[in-house]
Amino acid sequence: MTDTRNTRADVVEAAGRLFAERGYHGTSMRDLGRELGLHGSSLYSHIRSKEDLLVDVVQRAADLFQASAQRAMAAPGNERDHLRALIAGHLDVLLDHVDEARTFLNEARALDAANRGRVLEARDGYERTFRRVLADGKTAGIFRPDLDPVVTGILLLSVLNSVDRWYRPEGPLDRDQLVDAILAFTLDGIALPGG
Amino acid sequence: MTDTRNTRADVVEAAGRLFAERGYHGTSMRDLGRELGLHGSSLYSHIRSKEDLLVDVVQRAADLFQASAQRAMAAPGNERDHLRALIAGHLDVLLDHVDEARTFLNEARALDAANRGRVLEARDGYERTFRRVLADGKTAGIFRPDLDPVVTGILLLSVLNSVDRWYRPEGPLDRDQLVDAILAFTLDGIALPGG
DNA sequence: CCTACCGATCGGTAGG
DNA sequence: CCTACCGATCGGTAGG
Repeated sequence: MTDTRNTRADVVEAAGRLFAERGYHGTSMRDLGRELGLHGSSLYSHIRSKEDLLVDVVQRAADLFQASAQRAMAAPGNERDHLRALIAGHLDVLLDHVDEARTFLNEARALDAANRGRVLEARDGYERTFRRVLADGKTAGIFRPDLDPVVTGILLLSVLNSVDRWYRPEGPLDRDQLVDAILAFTLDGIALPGG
Repeated sequence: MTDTRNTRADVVEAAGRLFAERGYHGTSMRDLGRELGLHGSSLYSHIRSKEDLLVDVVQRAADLFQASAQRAMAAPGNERDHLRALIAGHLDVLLDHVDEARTFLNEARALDAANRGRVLEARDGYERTFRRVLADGKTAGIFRPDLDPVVTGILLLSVLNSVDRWYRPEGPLDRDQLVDAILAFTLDGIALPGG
């Protein structure tokens, strides 16, 4: 029980936790104060508005996802390797920063138009990296020639973005097996080869 | 501009619309009244509480999904056919009843424990139908022998449940092509056959 | 379905 | 970071 004062980072982190759990509109400033052991009104010495907190949480997630994509693409290998690295990196961000990631994915609509626009741009840039790998892998003859990079990118990200809703590290799959399972599903599907 | 009185069904429908758009906690009873052209307090001649509305919306979605799964399984054909029917039926519910479906998928956490439990049970029963088809198709030699029905069911439903976030009927894919694209992705993946 | 409210809670400010 | 508030809004009720 250390009871030093809270920093802005502490406040943002706790906000992420509550926003992810109950949603932005389901979290009051007094809830957040209680989480940190102080009065709701005291939060305003760290921030200017509740929406500021949402912006900070969401921005942090956006940065993490972007950095992950950059690392994945900087690694050596062909498009198949890059795709695996993108998947693994995405799951690392999603599972190691669940609160920020969930808030980024689910609470953007609570932002005002300008900030929401920035989130959508960030998502779009991130999605473009997936699309590029898929398109390049198709050109390189690694992926199917009839593959649609736009649709496929969306389908894959749908799978990835839902993982936090069901995956439990105590369960039968460890993180590597999870990545392999999703990669196998994406690459080979479920039908018998040549069926 | 007909201005007959609203029925309970009208109220539930409008609630679904707003809950899907802004979330349960992002919707006030006065917002909902405005949507229907009456005062927030007047809604209480139709309902007893705001949560009642959420329960109704979510229950309607649960019923639609369950009925869809039953129809899909009652149709003739093998497991591959049943899987296609499950996918097509799911997308019909999701896209023809977006508001109820979205609320069902995203706003369950706003329910109290008992009602949330019922939603989770409904989802679980629905998911079991998918698992059964996958397991039976594996036994029948239609799907891969190494297929994990639990994980695969989750991955497929992740894809399906995200469709309303990106699919636009005015876009390049009509509904049948959408079903085919998702079925192809699920069955065959993106790798070159024999790659 | 409206008018006229209720107590509770909301995000936020002033002043220390 | 606390105390003491602010006006606005919340879900909901009483009585017509």
